[in-house]
Amino acid sequence: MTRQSEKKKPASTRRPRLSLDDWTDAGLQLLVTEGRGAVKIARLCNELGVTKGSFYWHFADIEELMHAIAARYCSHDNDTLRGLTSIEEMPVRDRLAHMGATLVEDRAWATEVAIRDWARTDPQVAESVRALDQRIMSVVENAFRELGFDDREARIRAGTLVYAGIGFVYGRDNIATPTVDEIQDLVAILTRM
Amino acid sequence: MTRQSEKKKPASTRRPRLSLDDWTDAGLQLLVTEGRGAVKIARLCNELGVTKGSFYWHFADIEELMHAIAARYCSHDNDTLRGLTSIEEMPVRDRLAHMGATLVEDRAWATEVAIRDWARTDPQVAESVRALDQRIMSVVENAFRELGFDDREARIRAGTLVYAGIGFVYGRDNIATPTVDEIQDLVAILTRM
DNA sequence: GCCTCACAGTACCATACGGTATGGTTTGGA
DNA sequence: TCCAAACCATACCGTATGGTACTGTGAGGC
Repeated sequence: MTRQSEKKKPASTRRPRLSLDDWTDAGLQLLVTEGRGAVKIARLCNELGVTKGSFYWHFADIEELMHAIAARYCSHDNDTLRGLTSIEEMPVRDRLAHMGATLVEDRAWATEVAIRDWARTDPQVAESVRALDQRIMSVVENAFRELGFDDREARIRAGTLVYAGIGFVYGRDNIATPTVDEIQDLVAILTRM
Repeated sequence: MTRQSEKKKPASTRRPRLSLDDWTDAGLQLLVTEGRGAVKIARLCNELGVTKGSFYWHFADIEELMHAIAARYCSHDNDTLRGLTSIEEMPVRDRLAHMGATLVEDRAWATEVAIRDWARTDPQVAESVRALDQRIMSVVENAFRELGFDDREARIRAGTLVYAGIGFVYGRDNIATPTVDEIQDLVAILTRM
């Protein structure tokens, strides 16, 4: 979240002049709060206080905006992705618990949900999401293998956790959110041989 | 699925005359295959081989169609709901395995996904989905309690399964689908005290 | 045989949206 | 100081979409 960072004139007149990132941010936010169907050029112009002349200066068309949004999701500004590589460097026994804690504590999962349902109608986005899921799966699966489980056992246990993670992102508004304690107990259950 | 049921003239001329259900079915199908954004009146008319005159005879506006679709999802034509009550009558030890098997074997989850992302932008639909999730959760939780787990343990284990179920519905295209065998092993792991 | 009503067709309107063309303004640098 | 590029406003177009009004049409009851 590097919103409106380096500005040449920090506090001058009323025209901040938009950058490509400003548009991408605004688009992503709309996508998150109101779904893919709400991402309209006119709407964004309103929100940003400019007109279409500005939009078409930065983007060739709407597709390009959507690509920019998708690109940001895939880039390593993406917290999920960044957290993942840092987790791989932790000792095995801490990894799962840490992932679970991150999952429950972070409240920014609305973005994840928005991107994922956008993926339903956009093959490219779908591919990105799939890559992420597989990445997560392999991290968790490796953890179980390092803990001494054979391939099949690792797959079962890892699949459970990963699917539960995905399910949590979607369903946390519908059923109770587990506490960090409860998650640790769950990890204990699944790592017991 | 009671598609084009009782008809006065089973096989006569080329004008079947549409019923309200025909429209609802077609709308639901579009919603499932191409998302909420694809449910347009003109599109439906094309698919059904009629014109808007027909649509506006059956529905006051587009909202009414969407309500009809939502209503159908909530009704007990809904397979998920129907299966749930029948599961509660099974012996405890079979319930979880049976639910898991249903989850993996049934390939009609596209409907579920479509409705769920529609729910993101429609409060009424969201409420229906939440009710369903809570219903499922309580069934699973009860099973664990009947198996002798205390409240906390039951909640942890049930939450895992339910969240994993939801996650599977969304993510089964991204990571490997578990086999029925593997699910039974998982249930064994989680029901072991 | 005629009337009615359920159902559908045709024509039309207003709006919203993506997109283009063009001209105006601001900013940094030679 | 002046230019050129970056940035934005205004006006306009074509199409898609929801919606309305009015006109058929065919089957069943009287």
